[in-house]
Amino acid sequence: MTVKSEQTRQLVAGVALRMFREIGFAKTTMRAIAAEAGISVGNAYYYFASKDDLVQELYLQVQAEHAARAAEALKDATDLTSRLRATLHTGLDAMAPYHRFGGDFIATAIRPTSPVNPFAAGSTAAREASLDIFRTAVGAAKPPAPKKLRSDLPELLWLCYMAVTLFWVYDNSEGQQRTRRLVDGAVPLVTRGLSLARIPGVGKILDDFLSLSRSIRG
Amino acid sequence: MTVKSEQTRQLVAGVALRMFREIGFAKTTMRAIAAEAGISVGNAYYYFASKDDLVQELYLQVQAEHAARAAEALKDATDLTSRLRATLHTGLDAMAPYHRFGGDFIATAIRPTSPVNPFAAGSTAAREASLDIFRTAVGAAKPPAPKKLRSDLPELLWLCYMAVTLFWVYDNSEGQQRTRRLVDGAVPLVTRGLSLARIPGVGKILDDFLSLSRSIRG
DNA sequence: CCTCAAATTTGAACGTGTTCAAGAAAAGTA
DNA sequence: TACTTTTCTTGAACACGTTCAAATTTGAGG
Repeated sequence: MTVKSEQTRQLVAGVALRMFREIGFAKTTMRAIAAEAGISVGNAYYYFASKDDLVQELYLQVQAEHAARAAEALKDATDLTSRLRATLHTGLDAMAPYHRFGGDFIATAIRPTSPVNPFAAGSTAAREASLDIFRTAVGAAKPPAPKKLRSDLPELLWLCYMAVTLFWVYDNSEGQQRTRRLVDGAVPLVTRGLSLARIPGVGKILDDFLSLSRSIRG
Repeated sequence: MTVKSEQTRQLVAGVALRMFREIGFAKTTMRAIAAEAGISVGNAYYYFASKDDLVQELYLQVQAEHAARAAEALKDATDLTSRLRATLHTGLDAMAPYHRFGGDFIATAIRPTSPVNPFAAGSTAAREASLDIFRTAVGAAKPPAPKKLRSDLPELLWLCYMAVTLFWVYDNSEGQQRTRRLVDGAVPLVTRGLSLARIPGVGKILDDFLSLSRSIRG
């Protein structure tokens, strides 16, 4: 029964994500999704345990889109600066269609108890996939990143990516160009500033951030 | 009729905040608040337009508590580092009773459309009061902060305070000691790093953050 | 083809935040 | 005091996310 079942699942996810884009998160009620998909409310819940789970689905699809775009863009970027810039910009590209829904998305995702929280166990798959993009960006860079940082850098950059996302949600400039400018301006500073991590105090702070980020995942 | 009216308002706010502390945000339903206060649901809504507005009330009270504690602690702190540290620690002290409720609080507050959003117009009073604490911390510091930064520094530090709050929400270490350590570690770095703002690139990034933060307030 | 257990689907029901027409109480006016 | 206006209070009602017992459909084994 996997075929029909998977069809229904895809139908619900497809309808929901389209409605998220077109009419926003609040107006996309579970009843509206069910009606649009031609099924009952309870049936939608058979496939997605909560409305948050549909956000999780969105998170997965956006992340897959990001991975595809990043892989393409990283082909002709060798130094860390341009690789990082390409990674962040393609990430913004992938999120773009959902910008109007960003506030609700982040409100859902930031709650520590939410399955959608990018630090939580329920998001392990999506987070690891997202982290892999940064691992690739850092790992294949020439010249290579400083040895001392190499293992933690992808994770730190991923945290920066989360911060950029937060900035992006609040950015109402046309096409979120302000976030683009922030990325363009901040990336060279970050890559040039990597040497700062050698300062003992800075390193300790970074360690704190990393271990907190890890401990949240429980 | 201002007296009785104000009494009722205080009653609702008091009951709500106590219930937030004692049983958490989700279990503190509007019906439960009304029942506990001995009034009708609609009457609670006469004084607070939404449950979020009660969170706003909490924000105001926490901020007042912060102001009081900071004023006391800043009495015997002269250099910027210790003044900043005192300001951040007293902020954490004021929030402490509500830590278990932090996730819900931040999920409410981070939504750009929420009246509780610390960047939004509805929070102007609370935000300005909070900013004033940082203005005092910076303004009376000896030796004084670099001229170039003096006008923007309180706002930047307030943004750091928001970031620390975010960290604190996710911090489940005993008594949130990890956040305390973060503050102790990060503050000297920040004060020592102030000279970095002279680097043109860094200055531009900071400007971007500030103007975004300002533009959100509409 | 028939049987039956598992997978899928239904729709009514619950508790939630919120709204609102209606009424009660207080304050203002004479 | 008697009337009017404003402020305050009520409780039923709405749409929402979510749950669940029951009904239906499906596929495997005979």
